Order: sequence, then structure tokens, then C-alpha cells
Amino acid sequence: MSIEKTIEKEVKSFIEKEFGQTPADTQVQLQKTRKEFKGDVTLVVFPLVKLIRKSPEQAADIIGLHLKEKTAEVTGYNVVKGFLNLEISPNYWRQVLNILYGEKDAVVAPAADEMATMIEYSSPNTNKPLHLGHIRNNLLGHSVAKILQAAGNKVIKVNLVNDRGIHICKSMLAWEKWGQGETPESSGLKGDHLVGKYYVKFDQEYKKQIKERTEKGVPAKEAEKQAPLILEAQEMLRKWEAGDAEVNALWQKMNAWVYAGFEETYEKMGVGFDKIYYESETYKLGKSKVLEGIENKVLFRKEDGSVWADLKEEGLDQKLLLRADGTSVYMTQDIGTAIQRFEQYPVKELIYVVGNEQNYHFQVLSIIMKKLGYDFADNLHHLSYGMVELPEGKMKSREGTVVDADDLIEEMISTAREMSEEMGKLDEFEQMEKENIHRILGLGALKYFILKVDPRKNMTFDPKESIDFNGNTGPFIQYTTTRLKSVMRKAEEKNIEIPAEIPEAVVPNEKEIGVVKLLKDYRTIIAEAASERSPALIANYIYELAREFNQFYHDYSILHEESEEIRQFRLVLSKETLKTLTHGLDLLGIETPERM
RNA sequence: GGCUCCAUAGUUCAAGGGAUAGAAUAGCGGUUUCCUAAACCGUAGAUCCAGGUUCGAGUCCUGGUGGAGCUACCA
Repeated sequence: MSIEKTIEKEVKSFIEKEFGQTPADTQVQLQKTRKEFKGDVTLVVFPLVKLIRKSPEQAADIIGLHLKEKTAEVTGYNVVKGFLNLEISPNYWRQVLNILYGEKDAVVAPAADEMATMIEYSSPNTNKPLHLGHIRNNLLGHSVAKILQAAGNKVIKVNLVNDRGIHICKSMLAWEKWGQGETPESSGLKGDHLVGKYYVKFDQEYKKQIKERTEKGVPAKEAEKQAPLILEAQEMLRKWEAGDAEVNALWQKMNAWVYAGFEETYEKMGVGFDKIYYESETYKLGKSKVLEGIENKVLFRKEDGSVWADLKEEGLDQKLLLRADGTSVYMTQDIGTAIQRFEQYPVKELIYVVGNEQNYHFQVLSIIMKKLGYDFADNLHHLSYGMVELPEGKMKSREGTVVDADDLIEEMISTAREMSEEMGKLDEFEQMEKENIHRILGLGALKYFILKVDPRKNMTFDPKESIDFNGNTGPFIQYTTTRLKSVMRKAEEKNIEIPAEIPEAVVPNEKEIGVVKLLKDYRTIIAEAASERSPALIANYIYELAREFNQFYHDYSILHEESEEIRQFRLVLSKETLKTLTHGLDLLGIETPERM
């Protein structure tokens, strides 16, 4: 039993016996003792003073004295205001490390639950390359999937590629008009960037046409609708929907370019999926369910034939589900895909990793699903993450301020390369090995930078200041692991064995206890990160652990320690720390190099 | 206009209603005959404003100020 549980139990039974009052769980508040005070565990006494009817100081004193007498692990206490700081014996911490060390897996045992959690992320449009916003989405989705798995869930990762619609037709049309048969091979451009180029081209030409008309006095809205380019694009979409062979062939060709490009970026980021859905295959879903909804009178039809949900009772507006011409909208498709997924898979919940700009959409989705009578509506969760903003505000493709995913990744790797070469620690390595380490470090810095921030919050990225490699960063934690790996290598070279158990005679010092205390928390942190769906909790934890270990490492030597028993203790401590840091980094999708 | 979210050192981020608000970075000053100095130590620096609830408020409530998002027969 953990020391906190033991103390909690003892405090409760003590107060019950002595004062005839049973404290509620929320009244027994235990927390870690702050660094500036003596002690390990702190009981906040304020909530208990009403039951005990003494001053906070007196109450703390009585409880402290009792715990010291009754609980073997409590070796002393002190009272500061209403805070009872309890000192726990170093032997207890040694035992904690022994237990952690004995459990070979840092991972929580897989749950027996056969029902899976499905997590949808990435979901890109195929008309332009991925940017920094997508990076946050992908890293979050991938990391949350890993964390859920580590917490004992079955996880299915899915991607829904938005491969159809008017925006795709814009790229296709521009390529036909101005592309002169350009291909990724002929231009040397990555497929998604090539298609993106024509999407931009369309927009430019379209704007010109609008301007020509507004200058002749046509109202802006009229001009937007009249411009020949947009009419052509709309015509192309109609042909696509009618299955026109020529349009379809072009669509297939250009999408294939984009997929190849995306695949490259996904691979670089280290993210992947168990199943990829294409909107061209799912966009007709949901319509029949909506029609059923009319029969069941939960939806209604307007005079023009369009179908709506009335959400006034929920404090929202009306929401369109089928256009007057009978075609579906985004919401209709999402209704269809959700139903399909719950029917096809043994899924207990569905998590959508989508930006907070779509909060309203997902709020409405849940309400409509419920209206349609699907119980799993309560198991649809929107993992709503904040925008990545530039110092001057939102990224705008029109103003060319979009931070391209591929460019950023390359920049990170080359920064790692520059720094590494300056330090010269890898000089004797082969080129291939060096490049691999630069890649691991560059991506480590990027991933940690993104994931350490609470997903729900907006974050700022300044392209002028490169992402740090020192301090609270991925490379800092990676560096700690390479030091540890180096210690392990040297131990092996010197034939120093790492024992199966720690000798009982060892009494850990303060720095060592500091590390053990953190190691003990790891499983709890995973569970919390899973329920909060927040990789930031993992990131903050491993940073703190690395920092704590570095302090110990700086002050004490491991292999050069003279006492064999203490050396063994420190080796076990190091091995456990390495295991935990590596595992935590892996949950963030970050690799650890052997050297750096 | 309506709805939602946000506001913490110069900057980027932390802080389950609890102690003297933590880090990092930038600044200043130190540490290397010893397991990797991408490290370690020291120094200085912050809760948007006004009320309220509470033994205790960055955290909860009300009002204000400033910012973001949503409010499409786009996806």
C-alpha cells in the first residue's frame, strides 16, 4: 500500500475514534511537501479543524504525533501554519524503488475490455500541403492514441481524408488550364505541394476576375458568383458527381500525387493509422438516417424541400442537414460515418481530434445523434485543441504566413545538425548515423515543443526564433537518456552487474529520494494523461524527472562510487529512470538516440 | 448583435480552492584533472482591472477591459 493511502486511512480512523466524526474523502487532503519545507508528504489540516474543534496548529500537532507513533514509515513531523509536514523514512523510498524495479513493465497492464476507443485525427484536405496546424493535430492524435493504449485501452486510429468537393476541383481546373502537364516527377515538387501550387493559382486568377468585374461596378457578391472560373469549377464538381470519366481520371491522378506527398510527411512525423477513410466513399452516408429522422418527427422539412434539425430547445439555432436538391452537407456525412463506425467495430467511444474552431459542429453532432435515438451519442468526444498562432496572429495562406510542415521539419533537422556539428561530439560517426541522430533530435525538439502545451489552449509559434534545444525541451530529455545509456554501456564494459534487488543496507540520500518519488508517480500520470487526453501531462512529468535526475547525476557519481551497495542502488535508480524517460518520450512519439 | 473560449515574469509555458505563484528562455554571475557542459548552481523579474464568496482565490461568482473562435445550403 502506498504511503499516502496508509496515512489517509490512519487519519480517518484516528479522528473517528477520538472525535466521533468521520472525515469525508475530500477533507483528507494529502499533497507533496513543497521543496522549501522539511518533510515528504503534507496533510492540509484546515478541512479537519471543524471536526476536531481545535486550532489548525493544535490539530496538526495531535495528528502528527499520532501518525509518528502509529505509522512505521513516518519518522517525524513539523507544523507550519495549518500544514502538517510528515517525514517518511528513507528505507520506505528504497523499498518503493525495489518494487518499481521488480515490475518489469512501466506500462499499465492491458485491460480486459474488448471494446475499443476509436480516434480520428489528421483528416486533411487534398488540395494543399500540411502546415503547422496539421502538425499539432497529427502529433496530438498519435500521442493520445499511444497514451490511451498505455493506460490499457484498445485503440483504433483512423484518418478521414477529405478528397472531394469544390476545393479539389479548383486545383484540378487550374492545373488543366495552366499546368502544361506538370507532374511531381517533371517539376521535382512533392505531390501535395504541386497540387497546392495550383490551388493558389486558382485563387489568384479568380481574384483577378472578381476585380475586373467590381471595377466595372458589379457588386462584390455578384462578382464572386459570376466569375467564369468559379462557374467552371462548379461545373467540374457536377461532372465529378455524375461520374464523368475524364474528370474522374484527373481527380485520381492528382489525388495520388497528394497521397504520396502526405505519406512522406506522415512517415517523417512518425504517425500512422489503422484505417484510412475517404470522403468520396462516405459522403453519401447519413442521408437515409436523416430521412428516417423526418418520419420519426425529430427532424423537419421546409417548403423548399431542405431538411433541418431544430435545436432551439438546446439553446441553439436550426441546422441544415439536406439541401433543397437533396444533397448532403458536412454534418450529414458525420452522422453517417459515426453510425457506420459504431456498427462496424466493437467501439466504446469515438474521439475526434479536431481544432476548437469546430466546437459548435461537434456540439450539434452529439445533440442530433441523440435526437435520432443513438445511445452512443454520449460516447462521441471532441478532442478540441487550440490554434497555433504566429506572433502577429493567425496563419493566413493568402498572406503567405502559413508555416509549411515539411519546411519546418527540415529546418528543425538542420538546426540540430548545425548545433551538433558545432559541438563536434559525433565527429567520428558515419554520415548516415549522424543524419539519423540529427533527425531524431530535430523532431524531438519539434514534438516536445508542440505537445508540452495543454492541448486545449492556443499556442504561439515564432518562426523568427527557432525552437530551443536547451532547457525545457525534447533534446534536454533526450540528452538525459543518452547520458544514462552511456552509463549502462560503461557498466557493461567494466563488467559491473546491475543487481536484481537493492541491498537493504543502503539508505538513500535526498537527491536519490527525489528521483524515486517522481518515478513512483509515473503510472498515475499515465492514467491522468489518458483520462484528460493530454500528452502535456506526460511531457511535464518527464521533464521534471529528467531535471531531478540531472541534479543527482551532477552531485554524485554512479560507477565511480566506492561503496558497492550504493553503486548498485544508483545503477538500479539509473536504469529505472532511463526506462521511464524512454517510455514517456515514446508516448510523445519521440525517439532516443544512443549518443548525441 | 448573439454564443463559446482565453488573459500569469521581456518572451514561451506550469500551477487538481491551499503554504513564500513554479520552469524555461533572454539578462547578469559562477561550475569541467571525475560516468557526455545540449548539463549543473546562483541572481533579478509576473497573476488585465473592480467588486464578491471562502479560514484560504491565479483558480469559483458578478461587472468591466483586451484578444481569439463560432454564428455558411464550404468541408
